[in-house]
Amino acid sequence: MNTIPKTRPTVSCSSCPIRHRAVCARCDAEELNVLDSIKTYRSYSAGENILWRGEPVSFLASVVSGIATLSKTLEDGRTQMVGLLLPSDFIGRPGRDQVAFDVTATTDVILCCFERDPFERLVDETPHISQRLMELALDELDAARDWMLLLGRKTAREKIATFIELLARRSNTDSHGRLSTLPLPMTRDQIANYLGLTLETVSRQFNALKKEGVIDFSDRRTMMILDLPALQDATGNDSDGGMIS
Amino acid sequence: MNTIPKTRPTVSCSSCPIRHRAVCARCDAEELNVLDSIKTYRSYSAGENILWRGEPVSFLASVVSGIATLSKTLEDGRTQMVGLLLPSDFIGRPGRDQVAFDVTATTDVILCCFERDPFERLVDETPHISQRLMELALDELDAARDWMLLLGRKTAREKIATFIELLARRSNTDSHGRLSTLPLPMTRDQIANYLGLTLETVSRQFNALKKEGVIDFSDRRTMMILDLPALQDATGNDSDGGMIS
DNA sequence: CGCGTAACTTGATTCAGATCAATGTGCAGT
DNA sequence: ACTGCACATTGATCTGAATCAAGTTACGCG
Repeated sequence: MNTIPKTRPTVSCSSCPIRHRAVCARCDAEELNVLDSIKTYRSYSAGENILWRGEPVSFLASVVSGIATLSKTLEDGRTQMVGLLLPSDFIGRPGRDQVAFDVTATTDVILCCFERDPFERLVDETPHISQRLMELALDELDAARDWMLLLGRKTAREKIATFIELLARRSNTDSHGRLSTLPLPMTRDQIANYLGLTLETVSRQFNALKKEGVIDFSDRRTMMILDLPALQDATGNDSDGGMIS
Repeated sequence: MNTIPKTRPTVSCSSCPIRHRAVCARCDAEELNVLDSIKTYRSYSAGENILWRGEPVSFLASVVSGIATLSKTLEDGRTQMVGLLLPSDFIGRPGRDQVAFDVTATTDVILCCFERDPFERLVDETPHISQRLMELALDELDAARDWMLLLGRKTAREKIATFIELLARRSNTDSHGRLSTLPLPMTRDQIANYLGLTLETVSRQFNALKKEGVIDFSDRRTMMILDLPALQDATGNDSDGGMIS
């Protein structure tokens, strides 16, 4: 559990899978050289903790692969996830050396870590990097606000449907032949913590949607969407993202 | 309701009440001159809508005085507030001319509005302004995440206690002699939308705390905190923000 | 000054989801 | 192949907050 994360050989920025979406999206060759010189890869295995709330951290990082979660916990153990980190998402912020939540690897995760001091210097000197950082932060803020609507006002069924639809949109991003297979990256318990539910309710709602023929499971961690319109209907979201007729 | 907001004479930046906290916090005299030349004050009265979701907006703005809310609504009318704007908070973001939520004046509000194009030019040329914008965005993100924990996991009582404590911290910021009076800036219904509750539950929880002697009302919109420790206890938050013993 | 309406309180009842409690399933390790 | 454990399902019951339904308060306005 509390093993020291493995450092592993880095891949050159120029052939990095998240090259075009991460904080470095608009860097030129020279800037990539600087990044190459201050970065380290670290890998964490599923379930491992990446950062503890309040602990000082000496690096900032991009997620290269895998999924991590941000979560907050009340004294008595109730926990709520407050963010999901997917490849290209960023951890940490300039000028603050602590995080206000726990960061945990949900699947195996590889991070591209930058030492704080040289990275902050680079940010200060490079407007488009700080712009990109700003865009990433504002996207997270939008996501957080959508999540607040879900947590505060949606029913269990709507929460589950929204979650499945979100996964579908984010995984096989491209060329989806509708019925494609969708791996669930988390346990029922983690999904419950994400949605502000209990694991039993998550299980029941999954099975209700299955009985209705909206989704099906080939395995407890792998589902198929059989009826996408019905699923979207169940999310409680606007029928179609604001088309003007 | 849908009156055109009144334009009103601006105050010079150098004597502005939010001068030291808003986006312009670190501007020098010359930069303030630029801002003075592109800004307009607009005022909105309590209850009035400032921006509609999806509507294109030609300005960005700082709240000078008053309180505004950001809210999202499901088709069937369930609504959830996703942010509270207090003096010095910022509305809008560079590079995006729509907002993803409704913005409403809760009390009378005065905004300091900047035309989009010249403002964005100024941001591009002035690193410390974009830094400040980033800080403001990240503070909002922190607040949004605290709110997610509240919405997803706290009980009605904890929500109400947290809300009162938040108000207390943000109003008489300075020199509070504990028993000071605390004006509620919103109706029960608006508080309910903020906390993911119904207005009846808000009313009941207020009265429960009153019966217990934790708070008292001199008027339905003005309360006193009689027992701050008990109130903090009821929030469900860490006893004391992470003191290391 | 009373009238009307919006804001609020209070009570009775319902219900979605939590909680408590078995039971089932499937993979990791020996 | 068997054991153990973490994960998941399913059922019974409970409960906190929503909903439904009257009242009450109080402020703006003719």
